Amino acid sequence: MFRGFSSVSLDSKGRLAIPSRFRERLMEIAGGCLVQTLNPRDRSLLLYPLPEWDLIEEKLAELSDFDRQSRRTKQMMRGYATDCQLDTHGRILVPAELRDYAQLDKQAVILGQGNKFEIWNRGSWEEQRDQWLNMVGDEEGTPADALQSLSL
Amino acid sequence: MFRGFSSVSLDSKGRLAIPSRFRERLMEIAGGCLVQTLNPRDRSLLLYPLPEWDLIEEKLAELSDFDRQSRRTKQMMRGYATDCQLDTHGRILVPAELRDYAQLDKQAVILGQGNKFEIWNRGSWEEQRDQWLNMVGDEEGTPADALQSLSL
DNA sequence: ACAGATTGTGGGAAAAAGTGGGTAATTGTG
DNA sequence: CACAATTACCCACTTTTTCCCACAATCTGT
Repeated sequence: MFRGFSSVSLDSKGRLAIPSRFRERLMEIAGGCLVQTLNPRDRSLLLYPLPEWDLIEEKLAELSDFDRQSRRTKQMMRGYATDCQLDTHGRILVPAELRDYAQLDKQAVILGQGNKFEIWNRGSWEEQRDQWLNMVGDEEGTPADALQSLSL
Repeated sequence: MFRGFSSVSLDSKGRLAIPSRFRERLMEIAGGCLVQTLNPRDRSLLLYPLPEWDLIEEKLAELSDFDRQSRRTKQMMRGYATDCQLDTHGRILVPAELRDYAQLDKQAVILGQGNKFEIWNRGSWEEQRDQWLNMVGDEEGTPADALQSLSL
């Protein structure tokens, strides 16, 4: 599973270097073939190794077309899903459409998240993190049941 | 189980020497492979032997993606989880991001905490400790039920 | 107290990774 | 079919990381 944080930069052509510690793994399980799409929950991107994306696509296919939110999610994730390949230096090209959506500029961040990666604008990510810290730090708040019992 | 307190120092490259009494144990159970991440409750870091982290990751994976707080917690803990290895002198490298989070400078403290370690800035730790001592001494405080029944 | 062993600390150098840009190939469009 | 725009490939340079070695401090047993 993928985990961990990396600062990355997009160059003027929209290329983004995948941290080297993930590359070997990606070549193994996906031959360097990846799928990126937008993250419907946040203004960020999701990056899947191809086999993982296939699983996601199956799940999406099962979503009801009659529930409005499900339909939109399906539409967005599939609609923006873009194949890409690691180039010889372990970089991928992020299409302009997706860069816009996630407001990516030079400074970006890539996060390992289990079976996938998230790609954020650096500033947005830090904002998100600080919000979370405040939420967790706030002793008054009532953590969800699942969290209550989570022993780290 | 790990226990006990040690003063440690970070050098200019962000390396931190794990106290030698833990090393043999860490090599045994994890081959020197560790995972560090941020501690959501305090401005400190958590350091797990890899097998212990895997258990945590399983628990995290089960958290709902539909509860906001759970989702963020998962995102943050996984997102910042960083693999590291003991070097030939029993040191680990603490990434800049995590150093910043825990405000680590030269003087740090490492605490054995059962299945894991906590790493603190020395000053923050002393502050925390004093606060806690005051709180416990204050008989007016209402301890949680679990604490009530805890026989030391 | 002393000598040897272990642990802690720092830093230099080689290797790897990240970054940027020029040029050729491909694709899409008029 | 020709042109423009986008994408892929290649090369060169910079920065970061990793590996290794050397020395200082501390501990241990005699």
